[in-house]
Amino acid sequence: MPTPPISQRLAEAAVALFDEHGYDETTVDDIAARAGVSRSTFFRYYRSKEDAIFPDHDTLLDRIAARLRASTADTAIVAITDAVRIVLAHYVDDAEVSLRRYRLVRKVPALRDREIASVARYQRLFREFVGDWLGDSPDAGLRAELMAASVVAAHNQVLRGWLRAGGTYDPSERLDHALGYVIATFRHLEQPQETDQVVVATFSRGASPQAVMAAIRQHLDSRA
Amino acid sequence: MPTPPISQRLAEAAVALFDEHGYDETTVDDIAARAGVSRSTFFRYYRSKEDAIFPDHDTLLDRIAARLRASTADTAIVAITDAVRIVLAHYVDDAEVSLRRYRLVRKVPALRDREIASVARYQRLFREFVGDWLGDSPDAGLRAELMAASVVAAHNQVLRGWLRAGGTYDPSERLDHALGYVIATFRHLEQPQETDQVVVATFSRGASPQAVMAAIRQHLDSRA
DNA sequence: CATATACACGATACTCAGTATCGCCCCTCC
DNA sequence: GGAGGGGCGATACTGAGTATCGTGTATATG
Repeated sequence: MPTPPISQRLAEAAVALFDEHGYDETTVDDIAARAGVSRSTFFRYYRSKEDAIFPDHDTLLDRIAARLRASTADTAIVAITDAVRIVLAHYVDDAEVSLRRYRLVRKVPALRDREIASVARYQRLFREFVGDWLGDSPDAGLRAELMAASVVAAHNQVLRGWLRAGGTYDPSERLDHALGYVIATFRHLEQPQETDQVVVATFSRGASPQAVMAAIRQHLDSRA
Repeated sequence: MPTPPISQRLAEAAVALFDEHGYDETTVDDIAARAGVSRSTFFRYYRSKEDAIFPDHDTLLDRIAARLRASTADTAIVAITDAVRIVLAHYVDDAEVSLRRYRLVRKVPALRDREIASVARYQRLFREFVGDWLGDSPDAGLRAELMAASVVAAHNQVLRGWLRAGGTYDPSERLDHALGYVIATFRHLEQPQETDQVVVATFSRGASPQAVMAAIRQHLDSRA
């Protein structure tokens, strides 16, 4: 008989019990019992009770870091966009889990704080990457901080909207729109890109931000 | 004999013990004993062990909210600037306490998360205010999120720099500079475009004006 | 086949944060 | 002087998280 791995059984038991009886009312003993293991085993798989709900931030952070590290300053915008897309896709791919967790996190302050702390880790990652990218240009530290905060805020705004709507649509376009907004916001303050190419692009007044950004991105990609 | 109030004695005892023996190694009993009160009394004044280090976020949040609420949409930028100044001044005025707390928070993950969660409350406050201010204009939610995140990020960047430097200078100018950066960034985006077209062009840094003009003329010709 | 070894799990005991409750003492007001 | 209320101490309890030991099981090695 194919028994799922213990870590998964524990996570499912935790979510189920939190849903049924609430977070504070559920003890680690309850979770372990429901998963058919001992309390000791729970703490072997999860460092804390909260961890049973957030099992994947570490791996996701690793993936983001890898994507950013694989990029150079030239392709920074593409790398950031990709990285944020990876994060959002991670939520969307597991919509059911994301929604259940969202409902839970909204209710329990301890989990809310934990979620916020996790978000800060992403922001820090982006900040360090953008900081390296900007080098020692004037205000590099400030700009890195602002860009990282904006990118993360844009992602969170799109994600929260999607979660509040019950995960009923594909948020990709909204994410691209939001990221385009962020990039456009900072672009006018940045130095011109170093390039061997000359690109002149004109758009009609009614051109959507997506269209503009797509053209820019295509240009940046083509340089690699 | 003028004995300081119990809450203050507790806070001082907590900071002193955290400094001397570390956060995890200090129990609430130790803090209470050093302050000359019982453990019960400690929890009467502070909801948790962490609270003894962050005694003032609630009152500060109230002051910020009051300042923002006293403003209309017309004076929103001034209100936000003032509010952020109030927060920074609160740290600067108690430089010694701020610095000790900063050193402590950097070392203890639990305190770090708590600090981050507190920052999120400020960001939420700004977001709600900016959201009301923007009304139901297009992308109001996204823009409110981005502006709030940027304002808070700017403040934190300035504050962290000041703390890392040991609180040895007046960070007011740096804050104004950072806020000016944020405001300029968003003002640029808020202004409606007056031209019929949006032009996006990148050139190599050393491109001569002739080369630029030639490229543009070539593009324009090719459209005809 | 027998024994050694490594590992995963259970069991137990402990510390300490946080909660609840009771009783006492002192202060104030009637 | 008596009654009530609030601040404080004392006690007991729950539950998270840690440390440690024993035990069974599987794999390797003789």
